[in-house]
Amino acid sequence: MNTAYDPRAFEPFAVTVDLAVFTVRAGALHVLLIRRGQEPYAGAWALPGGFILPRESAETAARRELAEETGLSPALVAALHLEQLRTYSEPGRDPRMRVVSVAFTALVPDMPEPAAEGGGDADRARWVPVDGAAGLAFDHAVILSDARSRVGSKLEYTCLATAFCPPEFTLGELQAVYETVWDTALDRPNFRRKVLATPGFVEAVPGAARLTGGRGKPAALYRPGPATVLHPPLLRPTEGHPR
Amino acid sequence: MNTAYDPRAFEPFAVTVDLAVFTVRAGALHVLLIRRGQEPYAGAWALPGGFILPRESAETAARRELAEETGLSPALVAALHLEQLRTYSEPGRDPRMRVVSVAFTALVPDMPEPAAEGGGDADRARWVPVDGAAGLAFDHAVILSDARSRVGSKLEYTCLATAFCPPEFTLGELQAVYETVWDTALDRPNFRRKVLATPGFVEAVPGAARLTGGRGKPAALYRPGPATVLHPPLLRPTEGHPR
DNA sequence: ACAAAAGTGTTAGAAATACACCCATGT
DNA sequence: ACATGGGTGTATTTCTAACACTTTTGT
Repeated sequence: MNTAYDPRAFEPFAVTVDLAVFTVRAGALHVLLIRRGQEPYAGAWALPGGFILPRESAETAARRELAEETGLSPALVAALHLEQLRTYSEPGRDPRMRVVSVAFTALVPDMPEPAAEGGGDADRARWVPVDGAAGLAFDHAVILSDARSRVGSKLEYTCLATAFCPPEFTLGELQAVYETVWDTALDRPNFRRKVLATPGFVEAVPGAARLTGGRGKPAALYRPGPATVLHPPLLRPTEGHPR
Repeated sequence: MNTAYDPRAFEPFAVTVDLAVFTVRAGALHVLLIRRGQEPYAGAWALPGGFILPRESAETAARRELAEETGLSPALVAALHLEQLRTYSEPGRDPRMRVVSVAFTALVPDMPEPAAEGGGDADRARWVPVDGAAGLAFDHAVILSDARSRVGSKLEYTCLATAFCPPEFTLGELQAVYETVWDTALDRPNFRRKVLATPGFVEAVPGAARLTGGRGKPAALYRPGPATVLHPPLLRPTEGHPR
């Protein structure tokens, strides 16, 4: 950034955002995909995204695109957990021109409707199980794969799992998030102790309880606490890591 | 990325890379800075970086800029640990025009000469202790601070510390890396056990030993091993994290 | 002999793990 | 009654933390 330059001397770069929006539904990790309406990759599934406008930051653009393409309420979009993943800049990743894309990961609780109607391109948006997502446009399969593994490791050492849960949730639901994302079973008593022993991870909602699945004992409700990091971390059981 | 567009309909974005290159020298974490020769921020210190060329990826650009601005040998630059940090895209971060910058973090062993001569802008490059780096150009203070904390946490759960060491190093040198970056003292026997107990973190160089600082018993030499993640992690002592 | 740095051993406490068991609710 | 899921207790093993001690070099 210290060399003399004339903006016009450089071929223009288009700068976009792409979003990997995850949710946990029905025991499987789902990602929000949009069916492309035009070439290239017309008819293929792609991550939602779009151009960064001249006066907005990448994060602002990401939230705007997400609201436009899903019809989610602005309040909800403003509140959800959004985090930069990384930037994809390989020449040729878009056949039309040079496109540099800042990718984001977002985590949302399970919505009543997959992609609400509303304006914009919402009608082409769908929740798709990540394991069933194949043949994505551009390099979106790579982005999705990077995002997925990042989410997996973030659950280990941050309190992010609550972002997948509704405002008030049971410890069973929280554990289901971990088990779904990691695809492992966890010991319930130990999970519970670990979570409760981490100050600020969750806060009990006094007195409240909820029937879960109609069956069984009603479960106590919790809210996300103020903590953001999990210390010590909650390591997934021997997942490939040789001990 | 699914809306119809004409490349020319969008104000051009300049896309650059910025590098936070760290090394450990004389018990302090240092960062490579360049003194700017022109406005804006003429005379101020800045992170090395520059424009991404039309046919290169951000990572390729980062390595090229690093070689150009420091005069480091291409082989060394090709081998060093380089990793995307994040992308900075706030409008107004460069007063001249819209500049989106992909920031990288690089770790290098302590060089004999700070910034070797060679061609390019190397004469304006200097190693500066990170704690003494103030008044950086643009938003580089933010980038540097983000990079610094990322390096700190990466030492906890990856084998990255060896990237600060020469090809063969003693466990004392490795421990000094941790102590310098974290700014804490570590118990030597426990550190040593932890490192040796992690398979693939370091490999003993058979028979080799080196006098360290002229005094004391010669230390055994080690090479970086094949492992990349540290499992279980090597947590820094209660660094702000309430237990 | 002494200082300095590497390297080994030991022990008390904390944490993770693997269970067995009890509680409240719907069918 | 019993299946289902929430919640508690406890013993075992493993890891961490702290520190005492030995070894090998230079001065």
